Amino acid sequence: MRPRRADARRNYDQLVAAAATAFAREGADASLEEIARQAGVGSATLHRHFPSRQALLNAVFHGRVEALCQQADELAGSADPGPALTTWLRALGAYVASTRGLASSLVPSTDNECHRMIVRAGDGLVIRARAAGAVRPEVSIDDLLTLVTAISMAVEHNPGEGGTEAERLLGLAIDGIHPRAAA
Amino acid sequence: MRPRRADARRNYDQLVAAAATAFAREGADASLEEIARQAGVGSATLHRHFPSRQALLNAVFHGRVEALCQQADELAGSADPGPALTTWLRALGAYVASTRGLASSLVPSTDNECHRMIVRAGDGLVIRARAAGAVRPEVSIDDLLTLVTAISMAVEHNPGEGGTEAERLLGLAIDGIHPRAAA
DNA sequence: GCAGAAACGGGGCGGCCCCCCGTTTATCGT
DNA sequence: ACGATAAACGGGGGGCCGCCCCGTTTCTGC
Repeated sequence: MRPRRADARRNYDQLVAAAATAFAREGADASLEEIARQAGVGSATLHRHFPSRQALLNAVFHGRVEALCQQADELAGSADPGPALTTWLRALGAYVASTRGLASSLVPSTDNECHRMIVRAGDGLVIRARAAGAVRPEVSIDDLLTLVTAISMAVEHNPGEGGTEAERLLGLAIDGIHPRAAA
Repeated sequence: MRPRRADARRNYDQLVAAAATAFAREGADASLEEIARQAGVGSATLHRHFPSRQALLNAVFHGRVEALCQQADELAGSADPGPALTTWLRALGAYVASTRGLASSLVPSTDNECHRMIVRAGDGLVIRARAAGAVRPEVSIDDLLTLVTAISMAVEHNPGEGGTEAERLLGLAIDGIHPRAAA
């Protein structure tokens, strides 16, 4: 994935770094030209290394997604599949909501490696939770991931501090809006 | 709101009509220039009548939002505030998910009349449901509206038929992901 | 050190949003 | 009926963007 020539590798890394700060500051639809400018390369170089915005998002967030997957794998060994799933979901939601642009990197798409990774990791938790009777049979990892990303994106470009709001909304979606809290 | 001069009224109406089909086909981020072109007017005319994209969205969806508000008012007279709220929420979700671009017209914003209308109508249902103990005290109409629009937007630009998917996801958010279905 | 491959980036193209301002058109009072 | 005036129109330009062509520069393996 990373280029072989030294100068190309350097540009690649500078682009990813510039993109990381740009996405953090302006969201996933930051200007690609500005990212190239900040990285000190021509825009053509950016497009050569990253044919699509999605590819750049993947490169930026690959590491963080890997960490989330690892957390899922650890929780998969838990004795209580139900709480394991909800714990992971809340952690995922909190992290995604607090990391601008990450949500856009988790929506399904043809060349979206991050999405595939998360699905693969989370599916294990969902299957175990389902087998334990802790979630409804028709609930899939895609459903849950869609909920998490949808909530994050909705809160993302809203006023100021949306992190706590995202957590509350995800809590509603997990336990339902009715009072019989199963917390 | 609608202009006084006859030619201006005609252009206004043609713009709204063209915008309706454009939003339906391409979503809320359809090209404004293309809408003006389809309406047979210059782009300046579009921007004079509708200073922002939001203003155009409002004009297009005002009628449908009004209908949803009326439905809420009718349900507010129901004897069972809990089911009244969930019934309205599902109807809202189904309608928003099946009407491309509508979701974008319901996100909070400074000049968003549609959002205010829906909030006002839905708040009555939420207050009554809360008083009846049918929803948790901390749940607000803003929370619910955010969930509905977030789910709709997430499903909206996904592959093909997302309507049923949106209904299922909203069902999850209302009743929770756990099996103790309160239908 | 050199040849060839690999990478670079200036600059052009088309599209978009937004707005200025000279021109056209509807309206209203007479 | 018609002319004056205000209202509305829209071509076209500016700025920004994503994308890509292709002549030039730079690295690397022998």
